[in-house]
Amino acid sequence: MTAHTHTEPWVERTEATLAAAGHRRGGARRAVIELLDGQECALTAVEMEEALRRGERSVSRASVYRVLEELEGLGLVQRVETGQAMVRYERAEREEHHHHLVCDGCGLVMPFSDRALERAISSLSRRVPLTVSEHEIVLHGSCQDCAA
Amino acid sequence: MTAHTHTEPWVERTEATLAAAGHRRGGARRAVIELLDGQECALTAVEMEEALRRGERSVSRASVYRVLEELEGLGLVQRVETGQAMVRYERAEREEHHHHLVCDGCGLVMPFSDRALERAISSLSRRVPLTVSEHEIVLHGSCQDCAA
DNA sequence: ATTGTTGCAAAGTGTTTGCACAAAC
DNA sequence: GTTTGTGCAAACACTTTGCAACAAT
Repeated sequence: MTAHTHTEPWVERTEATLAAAGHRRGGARRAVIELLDGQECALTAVEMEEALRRGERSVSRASVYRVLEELEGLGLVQRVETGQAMVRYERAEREEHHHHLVCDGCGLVMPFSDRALERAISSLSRRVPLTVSEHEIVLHGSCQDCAA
Repeated sequence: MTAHTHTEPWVERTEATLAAAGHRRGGARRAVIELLDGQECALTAVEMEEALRRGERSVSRASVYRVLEELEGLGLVQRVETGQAMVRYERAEREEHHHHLVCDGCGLVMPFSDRALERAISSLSRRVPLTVSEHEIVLHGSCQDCAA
């Protein structure tokens, strides 16, 4: 049921981390976790609620937000700011780190990754007056369809 | 009255662009423009309203938002997403391009710039399925005081 | 039985909008 | 005098929270 192809058991890491943090296993959280696991890129809370309602297990929006907040706090989910109205969320992977392209015309969000960019970031991170824990990069522009 | 040291007449470019777009000259917009011109880094709309109220010319929050929206649409102001509650805005410069460090502990926002990073970005921008017009980079972590 | 989890509805909060009046041209 | 700009208050939209019911341990 997991649509992505990478081999890391993110769901298992997530379940284990939650258990270690003393959480029980609820259906709503489980549904959100499985949905996130099947996504290739970031979703908004509203998109998740809709996808879940269309799917097997409806989850209230409040629960979606609560689960996301919890998972973000545990470092299992990553917040993505695309400059659009709503915040997006996606699995936090250790390998397979990616960033985002945003089409300002139609709102399309796509992942990308680039090793040279990561090297520049990590070199830079050492020279900056901040202990860097994360970084986020968003490229804005027009996708091929919008071609503005 | 402009606190920053660069030599580009951003205020003049802004006034000219607004005039060319058929705008009249209002006091509220003028005050916001001058405030932005004096800032080294991005502010939120609320911070701007407060600064203006303490200053010579109070401006309603609605006008702050309206002016920012207008200026952003004309490419004179740039939106900065720091992952904090509120969006920030700052002058859009052509040279002196910078990005942001955000302390997740205390909320401090600092500018930084790095030529190697910019090179990586522009090289990357050519190889991506998007006509890139802008990019935004935010490094998160702990500042020296928060030292988490 | 205890305690974490969930849904619903209500409350919050940053942002936008409607409208009347003031200001610029 | 006409049209744009502005302030105020109300409306909005996304997110969070209180609370009672529910489910996992």
